[in-house]
Amino acid sequence: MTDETAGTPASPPPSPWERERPAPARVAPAREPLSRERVVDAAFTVLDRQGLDGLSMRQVAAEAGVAVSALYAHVSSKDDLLELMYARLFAGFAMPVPDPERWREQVRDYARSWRHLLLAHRDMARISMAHVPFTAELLPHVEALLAVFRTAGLPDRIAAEAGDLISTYIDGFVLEEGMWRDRAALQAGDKSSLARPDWREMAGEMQNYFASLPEQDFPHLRALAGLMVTDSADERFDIGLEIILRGLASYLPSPSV
Amino acid sequence: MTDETAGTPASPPPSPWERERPAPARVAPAREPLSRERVVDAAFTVLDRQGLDGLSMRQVAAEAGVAVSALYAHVSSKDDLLELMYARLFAGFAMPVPDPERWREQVRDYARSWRHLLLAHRDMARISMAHVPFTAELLPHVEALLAVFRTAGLPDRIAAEAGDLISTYIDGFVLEEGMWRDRAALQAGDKSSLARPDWREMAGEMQNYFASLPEQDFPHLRALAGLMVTDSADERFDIGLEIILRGLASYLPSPSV
DNA sequence: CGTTACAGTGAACACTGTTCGGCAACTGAA
DNA sequence: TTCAGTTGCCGAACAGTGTTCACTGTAACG
Repeated sequence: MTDETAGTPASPPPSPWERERPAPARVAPAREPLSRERVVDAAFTVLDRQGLDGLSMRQVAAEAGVAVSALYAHVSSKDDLLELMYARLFAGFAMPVPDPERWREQVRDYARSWRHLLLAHRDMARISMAHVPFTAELLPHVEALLAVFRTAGLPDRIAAEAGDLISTYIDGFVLEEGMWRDRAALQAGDKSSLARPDWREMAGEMQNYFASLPEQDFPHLRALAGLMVTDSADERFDIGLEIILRGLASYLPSPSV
Repeated sequence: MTDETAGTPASPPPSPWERERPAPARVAPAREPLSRERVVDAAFTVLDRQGLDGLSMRQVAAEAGVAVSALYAHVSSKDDLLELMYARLFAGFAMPVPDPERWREQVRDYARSWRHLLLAHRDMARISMAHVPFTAELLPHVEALLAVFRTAGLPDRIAAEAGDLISTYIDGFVLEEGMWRDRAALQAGDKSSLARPDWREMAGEMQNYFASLPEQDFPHLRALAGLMVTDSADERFDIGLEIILRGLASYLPSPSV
């Protein structure tokens, strides 16, 4: 993400289905009262330590040094908490000002930044996947992406799908990344007390497995074993992204492969 | 999916991380003993009735007319059960014999069939998303897709990513579809006792919401409101798919837009 | 001092996945 | 026919989940 950014626009009115949250405390704080922010902070700490499956309200409460029921004064449910975590990811994620000449790089930058944001917290892609990005805080981002596509000259129908397509790709890719990592960690934890997930080892094991398949039934899988499972996820991510970008570019009036 | 199909090839040796399941009963059944098949059947019934969140081992047991603990004789965990459900979806899903002339239609057919399979059971996309498709039963499918891409003439690196890219797209798209449907159902259930999820109504509501956004901050979102939320998911699915296909085609030696 | 307001508590409820000791019915052998 | 032995299933239990609610203590105000 470069610095050619527009600040987040004024927030729109809430979506029709927006969840109503308990109103924030009205009086001056006694000491350091529990706030929505602090609950979300604690939730992120627990998430990074124990993963999404270990993220229970009890753990969050313990992390915040508070009773479970206290959480429900600032958050209406666990679902709501997850939504707040999802929304926070977007905070400070500035969107590009559309530049028709550089739309591909802008989309690439956007996608890469978003991926790294997802990678910054364990299991974050799973949380992201579970949310339609049409809540009020996120609409500016959808708008900005649309702006990039439309000013680039894409037909409306294509532009309307492009955002969804790319978001889905990013979320899905990072989700899968996380699953591989989890499996590697699990396997490493099994066979040795060294819990360090040895990624390369797992990749090698997978390649060996592919190479061991019967040549007759799986010629292509065998041939591409080295490419299917690689330790360079960055590269794979860029390739998939490039495929999508090329597809989008094919809809531009002037053919600029 | 047309009839130009190859039967499922011989099943490969199990992946390194394959879960070991309890061996099936060895003696002749007394009456109509509980089988792995019947457990999965019951699970699908519960899934369609109550959704993934309502799919508990207790419910499955009740549906099968059996105690909870009996399930664990045929399935090693709930995760294992979900994996079996996922694998069953692929059963009877025949793969195309690669035809370089028709690779686009073949991929299109494949994608559409897979989407409809996912739509056939509630929340199935969520289950699908949670699994890497590299378990032994599914490798033939990966191989078949790879075959289509490679015989079409795509470079290896591109072919290796293409399968993942398309799977991710399908799963993600259907997942989102399901989320909208759930929301529509929830909203309809809220405002009227008629639990029938009125899809068009929700789409209209969304469009109104987009149209109500301030013109200054959300010009593009307003302009494309009609295209972003449409009741014809089929059309949207095909558009996204076409974008990907065009991107892939751009890597072919002979430019055949 | 008394009153009110309220953030935070702890116990409870109805669930969840999973395990384990035991029971009943069937098998094959004596 | 009787006696193991095995197998399929059951009930109860354990530790955990999200959520609610009557309750406390403390702080500020009149």
